[in-house]
Amino acid sequence: MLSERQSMILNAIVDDYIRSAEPVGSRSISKRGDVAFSPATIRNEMADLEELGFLEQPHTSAGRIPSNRGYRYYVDHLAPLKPLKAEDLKLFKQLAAEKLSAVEEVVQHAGTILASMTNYTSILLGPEMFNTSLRHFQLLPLNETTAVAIIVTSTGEVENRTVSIPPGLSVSDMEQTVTLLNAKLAGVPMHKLKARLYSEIGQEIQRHAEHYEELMKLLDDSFTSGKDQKVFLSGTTNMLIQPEFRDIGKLKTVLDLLEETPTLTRLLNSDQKGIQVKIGSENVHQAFVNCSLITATYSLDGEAFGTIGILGPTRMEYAKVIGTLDLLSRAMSRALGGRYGA
Amino acid sequence: MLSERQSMILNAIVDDYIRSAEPVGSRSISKRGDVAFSPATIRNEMADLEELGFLEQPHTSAGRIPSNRGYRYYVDHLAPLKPLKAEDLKLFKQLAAEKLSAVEEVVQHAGTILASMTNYTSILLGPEMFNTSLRHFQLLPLNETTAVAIIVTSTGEVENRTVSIPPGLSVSDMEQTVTLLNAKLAGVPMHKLKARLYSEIGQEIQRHAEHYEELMKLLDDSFTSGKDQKVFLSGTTNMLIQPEFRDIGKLKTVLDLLEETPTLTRLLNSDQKGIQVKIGSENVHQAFVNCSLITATYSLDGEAFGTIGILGPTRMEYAKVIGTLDLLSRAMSRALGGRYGA
DNA sequence: GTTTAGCACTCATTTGAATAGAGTGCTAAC
DNA sequence: GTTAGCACTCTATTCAAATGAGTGCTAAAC
Repeated sequence: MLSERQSMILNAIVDDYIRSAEPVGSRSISKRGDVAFSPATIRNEMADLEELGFLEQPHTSAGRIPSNRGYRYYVDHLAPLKPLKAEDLKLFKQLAAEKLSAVEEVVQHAGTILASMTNYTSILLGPEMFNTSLRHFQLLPLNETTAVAIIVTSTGEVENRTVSIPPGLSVSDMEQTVTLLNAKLAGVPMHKLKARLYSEIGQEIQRHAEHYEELMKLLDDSFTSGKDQKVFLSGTTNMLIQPEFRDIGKLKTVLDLLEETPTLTRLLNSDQKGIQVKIGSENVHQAFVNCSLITATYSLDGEAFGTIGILGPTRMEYAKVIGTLDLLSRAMSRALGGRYGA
Repeated sequence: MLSERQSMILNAIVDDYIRSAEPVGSRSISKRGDVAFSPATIRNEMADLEELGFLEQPHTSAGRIPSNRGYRYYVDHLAPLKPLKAEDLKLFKQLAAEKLSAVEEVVQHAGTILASMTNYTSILLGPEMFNTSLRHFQLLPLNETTAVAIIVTSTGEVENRTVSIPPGLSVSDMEQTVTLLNAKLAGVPMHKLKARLYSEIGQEIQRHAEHYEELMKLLDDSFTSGKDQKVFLSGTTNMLIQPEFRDIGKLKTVLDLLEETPTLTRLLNSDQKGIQVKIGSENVHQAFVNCSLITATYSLDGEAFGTIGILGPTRMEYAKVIGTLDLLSRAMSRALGGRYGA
């Protein structure tokens, strides 16, 4: 689609612009050395590239900046995968070695590393429990009217919620029911719990216990996952130092969105595994028009999946970020996967 | 200490400056109506107030702005406690009525309300478990080497951490131990758990079980509270709209600090109950010299205590914020205290 | 003695014009 | 096909002048 020379020039412009955040002129490219043509020639090519939609010109007498399309071409065809620095690799190894017991700590830590290595904002989603299964269920009465329902998953995650006990329900009924549930539901995938509850357990309970309806209501409540996927942010203030967000208005739009965890969850979740790059207006959300979002997925014992992402200005160090995310997502899967001997 | 008239003038200046963020001149005060003197008279008093350290002058030909000391006097002697707007009161009632089951949800929600009502940044600390007691303890093996330790407190909070099982420890030993612990430790305050473990339970375990040391290590791990007090932030972007943080550098210092949860916990925690106001340099942390931090405490069933706070520029609507925090902290104590009938 | 009008003075901010400089597009020559 | 040269465009910088808000002081009025 683009000639060899056009590619080279586009590459040079994107590279320069990512470094400097200033429109790139024909002269400075000519001087770089890797494109050995005179400014005039380069100017001609630049005019063509602009016509094709890969470049933009802020005003007549300024250099060119890449358009979204230009970045896209750069990412798809040009961006050289930079090998990471040795010190960065060491951080990854540490992460894998640390054997942090709690999953949340691993994710949190990974987010911090990511933000400090890239100088952008990292957004991480805790593991999606969809694929995990039930390990243990328990109801612990606190007083006459309330109890804590505790659910432990096959990956060792613990979820709890407070439920109210229907008046008149006997303790023994409750205990019996819990025993029954553990016998019947252990190993059942989390997303099938409710269905099983109604299809199999229902009748059984009805035979043994009084207060059938109230009890079912209680159990239904218990199995209603209250928590959304947890969101971890790090390096949000890195946005401040980006010249494109000198404008407080734009900055606020983005930072405001970062406070909306449900929206973030939605934006980061995708069924696709692996690395994904969303450039500028490719992002569905209006607030991200000046941003690029790069995401990768990690897995937890091969069952639960989570997402790690980097948000930065469209003028982002794609090569570096993509490389980092790729390695880190693998490192995380390794750190989280090896937790249970097998 | 200050004459009637000086107080009036100081009050007027602080009021005006809080509204406008611009140095206040003698003329504009004279025109306000509540201080019926000519600009010249007011100028004389202002010069005195400056000499006393209550006012500052950015430069010779500008009006005056309050110094930290000026704000302090305003807060201690002048700030009129504004009654809240009816619509705000309604929000509080809603919070109390909602009966959100999880404590975290209540705290989170309160933070959101606080930030949106005040247009500042809210910082909330989840309940400090210091005063709660153990309700239930459980060890749930995940495989041969790891187990989940689950601790439920008297207020219904659930904590869990992953621990490793010492090789060779029999399942029955473990079960026996857990039963013993529940019998002996139920109702013991959380902060005394470890002491009791060593003083009372130790020998008992030594009699019954093998692997004494490993087992004690496991239990010690289980009782080591991993989580810090949880921090909830809301409205951090409200900092952006404050003119004093037009300077990105200052802004970044503050926002960076807001990402450091351990520091925040330290800054907000104090043994004192009730409302506290820290103005400008009264804050220990360097990053907060241009800020004021107002905090209040809430309680959870009278046992656990947490903190809610508002961070804003020193030029802050003290009256409104103090009033709001006072009411909200009560509303939270009510919402969280009434959870268990009795 | 207290208050106030009047006035000279200070200093940050605004305004506008001139200038500099970076970069382009086009034409003609190589 | 490539490049040197040049006129042209447009932003950013600089600098001086004007503006205006506000003060401090003095002397008069109350």
